[in-house]
Amino acid sequence: MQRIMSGDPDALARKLKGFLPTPIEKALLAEFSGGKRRVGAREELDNEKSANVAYILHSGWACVYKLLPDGNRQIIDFRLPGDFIGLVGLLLRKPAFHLETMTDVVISEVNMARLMATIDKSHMLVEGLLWCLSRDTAIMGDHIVNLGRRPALERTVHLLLELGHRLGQVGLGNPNSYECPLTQKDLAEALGITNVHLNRVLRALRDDDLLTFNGHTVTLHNPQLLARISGFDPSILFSRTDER
Amino acid sequence: MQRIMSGDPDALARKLKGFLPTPIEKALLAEFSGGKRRVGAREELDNEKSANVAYILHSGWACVYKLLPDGNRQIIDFRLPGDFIGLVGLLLRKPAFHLETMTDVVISEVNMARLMATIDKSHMLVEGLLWCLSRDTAIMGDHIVNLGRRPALERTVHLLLELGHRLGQVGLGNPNSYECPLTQKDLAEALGITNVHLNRVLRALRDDDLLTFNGHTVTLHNPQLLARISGFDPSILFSRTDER
DNA sequence: CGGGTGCTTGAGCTGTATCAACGTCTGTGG
DNA sequence: CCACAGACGTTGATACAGCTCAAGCACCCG
Repeated sequence: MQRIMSGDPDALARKLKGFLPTPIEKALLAEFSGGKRRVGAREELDNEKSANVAYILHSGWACVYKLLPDGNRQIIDFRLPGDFIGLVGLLLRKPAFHLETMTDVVISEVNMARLMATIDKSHMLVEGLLWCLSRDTAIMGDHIVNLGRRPALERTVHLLLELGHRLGQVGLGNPNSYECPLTQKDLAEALGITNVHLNRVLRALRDDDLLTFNGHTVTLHNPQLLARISGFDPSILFSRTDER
Repeated sequence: MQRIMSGDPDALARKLKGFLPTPIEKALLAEFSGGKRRVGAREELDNEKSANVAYILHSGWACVYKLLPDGNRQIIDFRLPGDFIGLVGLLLRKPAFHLETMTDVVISEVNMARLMATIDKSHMLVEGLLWCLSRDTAIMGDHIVNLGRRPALERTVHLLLELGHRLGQVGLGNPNSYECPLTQKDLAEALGITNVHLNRVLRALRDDDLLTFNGHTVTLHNPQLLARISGFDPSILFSRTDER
């Protein structure tokens, strides 16, 4: 499976299809997504520049994180194909979070002028952009609930279900199995637990035949039960026009 | 101190002043904020409607939360005068979070048509709205770091510093002391700990002469030390045009 | 073949939860 | 004006989830 970094040829358009009623919007978005380039795995997306530029992630995985004085890091969100990266920093005009690729990726750049020029041309694209921002915020709300109120096992399951649904939405993987380039350390940094403890959690899940995470592939053996255990609700991930 | 619920007569305009270069924008925003009404303390902001309407909070406190199957709740963010409430639900067109007032409040309603009509008239207001959304997202990022990586004491301090700065920004309270209508239970629900444990944390802070929280007033006795302890950085709260 | 990176397991410790009781304040009705 | 109820805050005792430190294992790549 060397296709981890491949993605929908136009994942963002797919995600926003409800906001692209006419060929005009489609063309605007296509132009907006132009200028693609590759970046290698495990590279910082330039932090100095990030106050002036954001990215559209076309393929591959990235993450948004913060560093603590003691060197620990908290991953705030993983970014998947079709997601914006660093929009918050661009709109605040100061770097808000650190950004790093997890795999080789294909991205294109967005600056403020280009963003405003594009959304200026279409009401629907303004709404699409606002929808993207809001969805990211809703996802972060879920992460807050996850960290604040769920024990490690439920927390782990919840995040892995979320990632599966988000990937499915852009045509990568299916609900029960998907490619996942994360190490246990990465996952633990997102879950607010240690990699040692995550390892034990994963073993428990494997022993109970609920879920396996082998380093490249996540397989859900009993999605309904897992959803119930973790209280996962995919509805906020989808726009009202998505088929489900 | 009966003035907990009072606020800057126009907290939102104050927050967005960098985005209001001409009287035209000021007038648009003023019109946009019209139709104020009161709502009592500890009331749910109608959840059914929240897919179609958001609010501007003019005075008082509110909170955004999620409920878990076991009845526990996680408070995701407190909303202070000048903040939007429920924007995410409006833009996603489905209720994303529960909303509740903590005190008597004054709010005005915003619907999608009104929002789009207003931002249609001014580039700067689009940017202001995007800035508000991004700032809320940045705050939630801080909460994720707080919950994921900081022990209870640092976590508590961090949140109380954040609230102080946000209140100061709209003219309520000063950096070292502010009115706070929260119960220990409320705070604990935001911090992802139990009220019993929060109580012990608060006593430790009081015993060490760092901070007091008496149920109505938060007093920071050593703000610099507290900021260092908790790793608090206020910079993302402010727009580039704010005086600091 | 060797070294690195990530995974796995164990032993002991600690921060936070749970459960339970008691104290304190405030508003209300007799 | 007092008595009471209810909400909120405080404290103690005990349990356990998750952490730390440490060692060993397995795979991959040069």
